[in-house]
Amino acid sequence: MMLPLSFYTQDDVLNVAKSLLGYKLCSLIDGQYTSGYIVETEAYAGVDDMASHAYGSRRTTRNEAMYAHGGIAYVYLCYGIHHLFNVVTNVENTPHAVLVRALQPAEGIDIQLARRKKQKYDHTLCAGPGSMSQAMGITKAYNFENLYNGNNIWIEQCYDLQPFDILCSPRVGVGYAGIDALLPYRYRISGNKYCSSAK
DNA sequence: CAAACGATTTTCT
DNA sequence: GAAAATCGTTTGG
Repeated sequence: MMLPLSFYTQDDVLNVAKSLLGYKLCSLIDGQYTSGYIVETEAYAGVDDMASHAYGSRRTTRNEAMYAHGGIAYVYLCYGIHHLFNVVTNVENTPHAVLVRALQPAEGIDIQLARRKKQKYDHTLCAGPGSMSQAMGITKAYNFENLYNGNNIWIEQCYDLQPFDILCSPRVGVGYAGIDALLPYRYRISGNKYCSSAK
């Protein structure tokens, strides 16, 4: 079933990031249904996290969605090329978010291949936040998208995957974040080959 | 208004 | 392993 608002508004963003592993991210975009199991996430813990866009209460047009209440999407363009999909958590004006970094493709794989302009299905189809968004059809047009009562993007609680261990490690690409770059806020399903490559 | 940069990916050597 | 691709956002003059 689709995750309810109460899941997203819970207080601990680290717990949300861990809980999302194994759940199914679904999109119905341009009339095309695709989905995949979430196998890798990163938590961004608001105003005290130097790696977060909201560090020091920084509030701009780009990161405005982080300040909304939990349960909506924060999508922004990175390196001019990649659309990165985040799940906003916690309550209004507490800018916590979870970056979805990789999926194990589930349904609509032919559609995902076409969006990625790939010929063959392999473990890289949804490995990495940019690739994952592209395969699911997610762009920054879906910034502020409602996820708990949404028509285009939503997440379903499910137990389709075998029981798994969670691997914690430092986040990717946040070397500028000083001491906070060392925080183990990246979570992966142990041994899952669909995860993005580590740095 | 100009300049620098980034929560990345792909390709080339 | 190194570097290019590529552009909206942010910052500084």
